[in-house]
Amino acid sequence: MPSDLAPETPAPAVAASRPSAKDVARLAGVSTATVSRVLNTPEQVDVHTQQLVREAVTKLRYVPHGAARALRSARSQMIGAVVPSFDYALYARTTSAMQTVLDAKGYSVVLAEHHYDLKAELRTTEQLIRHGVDAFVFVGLDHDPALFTMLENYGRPYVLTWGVDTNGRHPSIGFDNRAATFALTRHLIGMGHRRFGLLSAYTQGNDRASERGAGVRAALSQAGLSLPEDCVAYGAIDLVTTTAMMRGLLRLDPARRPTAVIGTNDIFAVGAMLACREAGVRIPHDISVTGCDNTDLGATQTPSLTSIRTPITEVGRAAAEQVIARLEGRPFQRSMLLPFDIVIRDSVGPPPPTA
Amino acid sequence: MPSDLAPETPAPAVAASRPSAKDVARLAGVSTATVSRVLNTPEQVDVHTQQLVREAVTKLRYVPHGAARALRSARSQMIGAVVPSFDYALYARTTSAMQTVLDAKGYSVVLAEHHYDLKAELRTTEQLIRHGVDAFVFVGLDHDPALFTMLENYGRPYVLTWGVDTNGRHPSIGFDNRAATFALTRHLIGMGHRRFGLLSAYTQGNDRASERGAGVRAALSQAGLSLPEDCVAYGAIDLVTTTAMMRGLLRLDPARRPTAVIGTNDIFAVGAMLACREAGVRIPHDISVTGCDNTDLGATQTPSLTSIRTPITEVGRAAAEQVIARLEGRPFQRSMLLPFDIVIRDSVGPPPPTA
DNA sequence: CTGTTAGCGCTTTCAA
DNA sequence: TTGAAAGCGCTAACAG
Repeated sequence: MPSDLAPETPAPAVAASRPSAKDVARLAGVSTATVSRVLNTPEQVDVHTQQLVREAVTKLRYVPHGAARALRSARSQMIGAVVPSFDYALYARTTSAMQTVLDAKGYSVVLAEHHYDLKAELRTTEQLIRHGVDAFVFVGLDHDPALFTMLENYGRPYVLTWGVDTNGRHPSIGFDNRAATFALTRHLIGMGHRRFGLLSAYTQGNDRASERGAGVRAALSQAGLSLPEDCVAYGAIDLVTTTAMMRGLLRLDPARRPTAVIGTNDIFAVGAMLACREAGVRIPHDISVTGCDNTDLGATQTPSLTSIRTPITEVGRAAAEQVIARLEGRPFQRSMLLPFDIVIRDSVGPPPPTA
Repeated sequence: MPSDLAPETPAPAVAASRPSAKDVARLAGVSTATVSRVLNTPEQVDVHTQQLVREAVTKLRYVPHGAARALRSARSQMIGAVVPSFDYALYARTTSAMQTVLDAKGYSVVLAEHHYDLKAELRTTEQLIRHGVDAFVFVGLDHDPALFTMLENYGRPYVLTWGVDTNGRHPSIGFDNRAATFALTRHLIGMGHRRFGLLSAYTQGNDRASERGAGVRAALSQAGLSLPEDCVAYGAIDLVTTTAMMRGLLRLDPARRPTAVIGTNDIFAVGAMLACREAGVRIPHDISVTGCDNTDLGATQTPSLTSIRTPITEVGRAAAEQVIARLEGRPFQRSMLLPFDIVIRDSVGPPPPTA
């Protein structure tokens, strides 16, 4: 039922003339330089003059022109947050936390998605730099090398998040993705599992996925277990795909089929649960399933999903604080490793006795 | 295990001098005006000159200075998308669709959350206007009246989404929230339900919630049914709250307790499911539950949640297209009403025979 | 088709 | 403590 309203020619779109610093200066009986000082470095201005200017500002509802300020002072008060995707609220919670901190300090957050495409990330970031964004927060450690060159060329500070750059080349705030899945895999091994499956995001340009996969492999090889190639599947992060990936694993010969399936995040794990549900495979009786990032999506499944609580809001807060410190020329902690917790729920149990 | 890395004093943060139009002009042997024309109105420039300029642009990796351009031309190529929240991927999917369209046309999307606070929305929007954002997309029809005054004062085009402004005062692209829950409620009545519960978002400043509630009430009163006040609960949109709300309904005298509970979105419905699960109340045998917006969260529950597929990505796409058309002075369709579908799944059934 | 010129609104020397 | 004046990088009006 699309509307039958007729198309409409555009309104004149004339920007009403907004008050300028000149208007404020005239009303307050001072120069525009003083108006600027009152707003930016009030300590340099006589209190009485300040009063006058502030009254004029309020009366005229004056708001400084951001572009003019950015042009002149080379600082826009805008922070870019460039994330893979807002689907499934994985990264959204990090940016939400960032925004809260930055808003309070008078910065605006410019959000952009790149849909797991590092070339798109590069292009988007260039766009944002051109628009005058002062500093950046990125997700993950894997990026196009040209990204860092560009940031350096334009003198834009940045922080990587959701991981910690162990060789210290880049400022980073995150957690140990490999240790997280390592610990979880050890838990499953401890329960008696010997045959594992791994459902992973594409690892190309996604260090969270590759590190998480590496954690699983490390724990298995430490226990003398192998991860057969046909028990591993890679795919996009959406439930349709992840469910199809698990269907593939379920087609394996029952004698070889994994008794425990690990997803590199909750979306893979929930996809696995859906595939099991439709195939009549019982969780955790027949197969145990685990995820990562502890989303509501996983926690509310039946059975509830065992996962890893990664400190994704803490990461956002800390990243925002680092960026502010750097822009304001204060000391800052370049790297931060935050802790995770394993959240054991009902989707894991011992392997079936027949296995 | 916070890192023990020592704090660090900031890097000099000197912005490397980027190439300007002057540099390009010199290299190409033309004036800066011609450089500008090649980039903005190439049809006014000789093809050979264009070639020269483009080569210089590429060689110097020249990117126009956004703030300078914005200052001079009063257009920044930035579109503001102001949404209530990115939690639960409700609005994120709309903005994601917008971004895809706008990116392709060379616009950047500036995203902001207001957490269901219309005063915060007003402040955020003012910030964005000050930063030179050209046009806006908002969610919902309810806003602070000062918002519209401000947009008009500054000559900023805008579109409202997720609803259609029936009196036509504002451009809007959305769907009929009231009709959606009306249809769903009729379906439940048709199955024999007579006692209903409603779990709603706060209706203050949230027309989606109030319209959806109104749709439920309209269908009930048309059928001669009432909705007792103690069968209605209002709360914030998060699972902890929505689960607690449902616990309240479950404490009612069984003879009065609703046999069907309608959530104004899937988060309320899933909260209801969680409360039922912990209380041993069977869905749909003892109570039927429905949601709205057809999220993965609801669709993957056990039993799967009956919901309403609202065209939230289509809305994003259409909003982006309207905004582009307006900024580029082309005709546009001011309002658009898009269709919804009811998605019947396993969370609804006839009321229990005892009721 | 192209160059010259003026100036968007602000901040920041420099002088007073 | 304040004002005058310059100019950030770009685009648009006007000439040629």
